[in-house]
Parts: sequence; structure tokens; C-alpha cells
Amino acid sequence: MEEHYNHATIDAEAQAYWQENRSFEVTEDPSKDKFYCLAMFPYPSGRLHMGHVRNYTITDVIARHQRMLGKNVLHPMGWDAFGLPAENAAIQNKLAPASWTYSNTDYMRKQLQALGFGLDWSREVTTCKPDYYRWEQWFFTRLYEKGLAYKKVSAVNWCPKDQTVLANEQVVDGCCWRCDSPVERKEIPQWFIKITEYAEELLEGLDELEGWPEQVKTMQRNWIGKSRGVEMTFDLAQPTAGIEQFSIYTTRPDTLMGVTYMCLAAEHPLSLALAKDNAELAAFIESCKVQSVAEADMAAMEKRGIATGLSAKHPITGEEIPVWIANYVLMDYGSGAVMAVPAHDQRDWEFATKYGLPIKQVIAPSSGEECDVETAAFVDHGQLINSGEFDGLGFDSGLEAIAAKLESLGRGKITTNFRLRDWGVSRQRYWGSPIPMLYLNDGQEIPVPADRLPVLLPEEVTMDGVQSPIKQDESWRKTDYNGQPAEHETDTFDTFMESSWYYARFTCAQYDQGMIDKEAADYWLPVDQYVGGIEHAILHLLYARFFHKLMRDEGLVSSNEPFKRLLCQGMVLAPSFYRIADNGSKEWISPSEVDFEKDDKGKMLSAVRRSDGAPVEIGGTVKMSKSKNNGIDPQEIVDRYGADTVRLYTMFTSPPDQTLEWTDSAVEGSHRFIRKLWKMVHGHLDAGTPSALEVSNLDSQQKDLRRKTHETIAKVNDDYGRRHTFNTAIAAVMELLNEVNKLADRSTPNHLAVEREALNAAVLLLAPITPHVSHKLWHYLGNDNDVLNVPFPQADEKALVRSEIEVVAQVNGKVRAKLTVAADADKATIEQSALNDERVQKFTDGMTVVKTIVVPGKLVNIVVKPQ
RNA sequence: GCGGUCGUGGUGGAAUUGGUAGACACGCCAGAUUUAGGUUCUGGUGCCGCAAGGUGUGAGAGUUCAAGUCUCUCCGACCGCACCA
Repeated sequence: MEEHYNHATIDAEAQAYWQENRSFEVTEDPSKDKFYCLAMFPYPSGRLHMGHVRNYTITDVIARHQRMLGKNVLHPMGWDAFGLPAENAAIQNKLAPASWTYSNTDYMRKQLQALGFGLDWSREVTTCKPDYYRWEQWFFTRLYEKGLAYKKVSAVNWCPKDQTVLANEQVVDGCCWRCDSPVERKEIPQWFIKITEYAEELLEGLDELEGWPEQVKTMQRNWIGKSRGVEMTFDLAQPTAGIEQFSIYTTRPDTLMGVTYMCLAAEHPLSLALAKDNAELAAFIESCKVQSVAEADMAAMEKRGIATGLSAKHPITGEEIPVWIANYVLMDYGSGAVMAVPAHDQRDWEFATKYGLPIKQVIAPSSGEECDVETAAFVDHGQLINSGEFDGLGFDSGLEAIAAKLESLGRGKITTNFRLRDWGVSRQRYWGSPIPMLYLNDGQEIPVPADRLPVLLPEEVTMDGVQSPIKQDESWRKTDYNGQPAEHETDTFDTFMESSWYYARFTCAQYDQGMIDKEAADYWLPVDQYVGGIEHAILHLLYARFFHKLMRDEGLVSSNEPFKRLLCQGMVLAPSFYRIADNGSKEWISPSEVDFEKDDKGKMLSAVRRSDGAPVEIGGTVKMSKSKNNGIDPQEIVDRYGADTVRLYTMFTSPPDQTLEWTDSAVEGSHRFIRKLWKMVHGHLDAGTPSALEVSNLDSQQKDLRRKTHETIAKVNDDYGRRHTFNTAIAAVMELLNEVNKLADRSTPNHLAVEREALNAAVLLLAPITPHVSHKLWHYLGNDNDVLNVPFPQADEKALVRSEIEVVAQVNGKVRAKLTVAADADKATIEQSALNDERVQKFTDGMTVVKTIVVPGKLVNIVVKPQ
């Protein structure tokens, strides 16, 4: 065995072995239990970043562990290849998005291989290729035929100068990122898929997902936003432009008697009708359009409104209530109009205060406390007051009574409402799958017939940065349908379409007879473990769940949910440094160019740029990004330390669901640990040949080491399989090796046998995380099989047995002594042994024992008080 | 603004079901080895204190024999908000 660990040759050797043996290519094998382990596939941005490394290391560890547990493991990889960045890069580099994308996937595939990820490359899927998106197009035509896809008018961000649609990301401070013109909202016809038809099932399905983090399920529940309320109509006191009434929805009908004004969205039909001959209203509505469509921007802006001069009649009292138009009412939610109850809604309260509208209290706190609605809205449920016949009712009884009254008057009814809106899938961009629809001259919509699919996206194009090439290309647009002239839809799909079903396509990536090979899908689906960023907690995961149900209803898959277990990993952060440039902007300096000065405890005091020795500002630890110039290139670390060090570091330094802070010195620590393991195996082999392990013939030191080995095996199994806390698994193996070192006595073959068992276990336990070095060391330790397929170690219960244990003795909750007692000692024995302990007596002497709590195996707490 | 998460030594973190706070590692200090640096090895390391002991998990309150963990209020950081993926 070589004395020193050489990562370059060891990585290359293991990777060549896996490639030659096609170790990670799998087929459906009904005789074995399957395990489908999936990472969110990457957008091919150019190079891997640390977030990718972290994501794929997590799935690789889980996949390799499951494989060693005997499962038939599918761990595939592909490319989420359509999207906006390719268009931007294309404009910048004067390259077609397709060729930019393909050169990126080629480079990143090599990087993934260099990290030793055990991926089945025979199933690689690239979403921008026609053999993928043709099935998505076909599926959309099926949805259209079922009435689940439809076209409607909806708002986009519009740059009036460039005459183009902007993504929310392309709107900076309300202006176009390219030309800085103020952005407007514009209503254009777009395609939608009826996710709202599945709202109830998407909500209920969450209850089945026991393997999902609670916070993700909560976020999805809130996003779907099911509520029970009342829909009611308000008559206008002065019918206008043929409109006599409008409807609203409220979850607080109990506050109906406190309505003091009504609010319409700027895009509400009544608002638009009124604006026709009222220049002031028209100007206000126009001013509401100058803002992005992003909800966060809408919510953050100042609330503004204007009185229409119209009144509505209160449905119960008939009282006339002023009607306003306000910028905080969303046309997309409910009916685009709300009743305002400033006494019991914070936003209404602020609006009413600003415009001097009346505030009428109709709910009083149930506790009987006073509250003053002139100083703040009272938004809790309570008891109805000032509400005539409804006085004294509570929230539920008030809701029922008022709804019943409205129903009897024919003015409203109890309804269920969802916050969830239908999924808009149209994008006015080039680099996406064309939406497979045709338009005849008379405007009739025709789904492209299956035998004409796919509608190919031309790849050889030049981008002008403003208009989509296919929108400009008349020869692409023009076609025919049954002999009639027709035009292709030039919008493309939202890229969430591709990422909503790729997991199913991985089960049959090469299948060319349909979207999904049902036999393969039925074997592999659902995904047993899905891993990806928390930023996808709502949109991607909700769309994928929706798509799965659509595919189920098309007969393509059999399960109700796509992902059994979900792990959301945290972001990767790194320190950042900057200098203020002459023009006041920050110049971000890469951490690799910076040296630190530390105080005598190692705390960072100041930092200087190495090149000029002058100080730089410390910008804190923030998400690795190009803009902060603090990205660490995984490639450099792999070249310097090897793949196993990168993998070990990312798994050791934080639990997977928390943020990971990158520090160079800690990376060296991980590398040191691998070298230490290597050296230990080398020293062990040098010391001689172990005897066969005779469990019955061990001294107490050897028993201790053996117990530690099996405790570690038990902990690592639990950490890998159930807890997914790889950091504590690694810490446990480190402890085991520290123990091996401490008890090193290489003079007897018996001891060597116990040590061999420990080292074999350590190499196998680490194999999912550091597969290259484990591959090599496993052979050095005299094993001739492939570490990939060795059954994962299982703890020997007999080795775990202890005769004595330590319990803590507390007095009044403070630790005063540690007692050694028999492992099976009963409560009375433990209590007595604590009371007899002189360190305990020091604190109990002269006191009266009030009570004693004994937690067997853990502690005894003696509660005393002065006599 | 709305929804969600997090806050523990100089640093990353551990404490799994309310039961020993700080495992494991980085850094730092001291020593050994080394021509020197690096490597490697040994010991120490929350804070105050000579010690006994006290104190300590963002701040404040509460429940409990016992709170990092549960409840409430506040402060701070982060993620998502439907066209970034």
C-alpha cells in the first residue's frame, strides 16, 4: 500500500472502474426493491456552482447508501435547458441559445463525472431537445381537448420603448433593465392550464405526504389558500354604463354591518366603464398601470385610491356606501372588488385613515376588553355589536346568520374560495417549447394534430435582444391546416412545464412510442427521495404535483403523488469583501484575493487585498453569487484536494437543510481527515496480520472499541436513512477513528482483529460520502469485492450491551455529580446512590428533600428546600 | 405587505421524545518532531474566578422538579410571492 494519499490517481482509478463496469446503469428488475433518488436537475448555466455540488452530493450519498442496503437504485441526471439566461447569453456572446446551452451541458457533465456522482447517464434528458418537448406539446393538446387548457387575457410587464414583454426579474425599480423606461402593465391573451380544478385535491394530497417537511406543506396550503366565506352582490345606487351591480367575496361576513366604503380594482369592468367619460378616473387608472405585476411590488407600494362618485346599496340595510377605486385591490383574486371594513381590517383602516373615510366598529373583543378602532384596526374574531339583529353573535354564528339572511334576500351565499390562480403557461420568448396551437384566419384555435408534432423550434437563429426570432420569422409562422392557411402560435411554454414531468421521463428516457412507458413508470414511480433547494418549495413542487395528477388522469402513471420524501437543502454562503469605488458603488473583491488579520482568539479583525496590501471592507457572509464576486469554483477545489474532500466538506459542515458557510480552512480540515484515515489503514496493515475475530475472547479495552464500532454503525445508519444528518454521521466516524487511535495496541493479533473490524466499518460507513478513497482502501484491507455492492454494515446488538452506565445527579436541577450504576438499576437504587453521594450531600445537608425525580438511564433530580 | 424559516463559544455546528449545553471539526495557545516553513503528534481552549463556585443558547416574560427545545411579546437575518430557475 502507498504510504501517502494521492487524490488524483485514486479519483481517476475509481471513476474509470465505474465507467468500465457501467456501475450506475440500471434496469427495471421486479425481483428487487427499487429506490428512485432524484436531485432537482440543473439549469445549464455554464459551470457547476457549490449549490449543485451540495445538492448532488446529498442525493449521491442517499443513493449509494440505499444501494448498499440492497435496493435497485435509480439516480438519473438531465438538464432543465430552456430559459431566459440562454437568451441573455446569446445576445451578449452573439451565439444561438442552442449552441450555448449544448456546450454548457457538455462541460457540466464532465464536472459531474469528476465529482464521482453515481449517475445513470444512459437516461440523460435534455428538455430543449425535440424528443423531450414533443411529448409535452402532445400532452398540452390533450389538455386542450379535455377543456383543461384555455386562453384568456392577462397582465404582463410591458416595456413601451422596446415594445416587448419583460420578466419580473427584468424589471428593476419599476423600470426596464435594458432601456430604463418605466414599465407598464399590459393585458394580452395568453394560455392557461386549469390548476384550480385540482385545488382541492392538491390541498388534500398534502396530508398523505408524510415524508415532506412540515414547512413546505404549510407554505403550499397557504398558497392554495382555501377559505370559507360569502359571495354577495351590491347594487349600484346609480346604474352606470349598463352595469347595475357587482359582486364581492369576503371571509369576514361577520363584519358586514361595518362596511363604510367599497373598493374596485383598477382593471375592474366598472372602473373601466367609468373611466370612459371621467378624465380624472382614467388618469388614476392609468397611473395604477405604471408598476410591475409582481405581487411583492404591489403590496409594498403606497396605497392610493380615488372616489368614483358612485354609491352602492348595502345588501341588508340599503344604506348608500361610496365606491372607490384602489390600487391595492387585485383583479386576479376573487372578483376584483372588495367591501371595506376599516374597523376590522388593517389595510382598510390605513386607507380609511388616509382618505378620511368613516370607521365603524361592529366587533368587540370576546374577553370584554375595551378596544379603540380609531387608533388601530381590531382584526381578531369577537362578538358582533352595532349589527342590529346580529348583535351578540360570534364569528361562526355571525357568518351563518348573515349568510342565511343574504341568501333569503337573494343577495349572496356561502362559498369556498381559493387563492390559487390558474397557471399561465404562455411566454412571449424564443428559447422555450413552442405552444402547439394553430390559428385559422377566422381566429379559430386548432391544437396541432399528433402526427404533426413536434412543432420544432429553429435552433439556428440570431437574437436582437428585443423580439423573439420565431415571432419575426414569417416562414416559420405560416403553415396550413386541412388545406386552409393557418399560423403557428409564437408564444412558448413556461419552463416550469418541462420541470413538471422530467422525473417521470427519467424512468423511460429513450421511449419513442409515447410520453411515458407505463411499465417502466409503474416500476420506478413515485420518486422515493427528492432533493432540491427550498426556493422551489411552492411553485415547482406544486406544478409537478399538479402535472402528476394530470398524467394520472391521462392514464400515464398510477400514483397520486410524484415525490414520497422531500429534502430541501439550504443555500451555500461565503464571506464577501468590497471597497467603495470613487463613484460610490461597491467593488466586490473575491475572498481568494484577501488576507485577514485576526485577534489572539482567531476572530477576524480586518482584511487586506493581497495585491496591494490596502484594507478592504468586510461585507458579511452572503449567498455565493456573481454579483458579490464571492463564488468558490468547485473545480478548483476538486483539482486541489480531490472529489472526496469536496464531498466530505459539504456534508460535514452543516446539516443539509441549513445554510452552508464556506471557509477555506475547514476544507483543509476535511482533507486532513481523509489523509488521517489513509495513514491509519497504512499503519494498521504494517502492524501485521489480525487473527480471526473471537468475540468471546476480548479484554475490556477491546470490548470498548468493538462497542464503539457498533454504536457508530447504528448511528450512521439512522443518520443516513432516517435523519439525513450527514454531518453527525461523519462526526460519529471521526469519533470512532479517534477511539481506534487512542486504543492502538498493535502488538496482538486479537487487537488487530478488533481494529480491522473498526477500519472496515469506517471505510464502508464513509463509502457513500467518500466513494473514491473507500473504493481503494476497501481493497487494501483485503476485500476483493466492489465496495459499491457490499451490504451496508448493521450493528451487532450483542456488542452494544453495557453492564454499567453513567447517570447525572442533580440538586434543584443543577448537575452536582455523575454516578456510575448498573445498567439495569431500578429507580430506588439510583435515588439511593445519589443521596449517598458526598458531592450531592454537600448541597442537600441541612435541607428538606421535597421530591425526587428519577429518569432511568439518564438522571436523578433531588428537589430540596431550606428547613 | 402576506406566507414560511432561522438565531447556541473566536468560527461551522452537536444536543434525535422537555432531562449532563458546547459532541465533532475549524481557529487559537503551549509543547514535541523538523535545517526553516509546511506536514505530523501531544495537551489546553464558553465567560467570570486562584479556587470553591457562579454564569451562559438574540432580548424580555411565562409554564415546569427540569427549557437551546414548549407559550407569549420584541429585535435581527434569510427564503418565496405566480414571467429567474
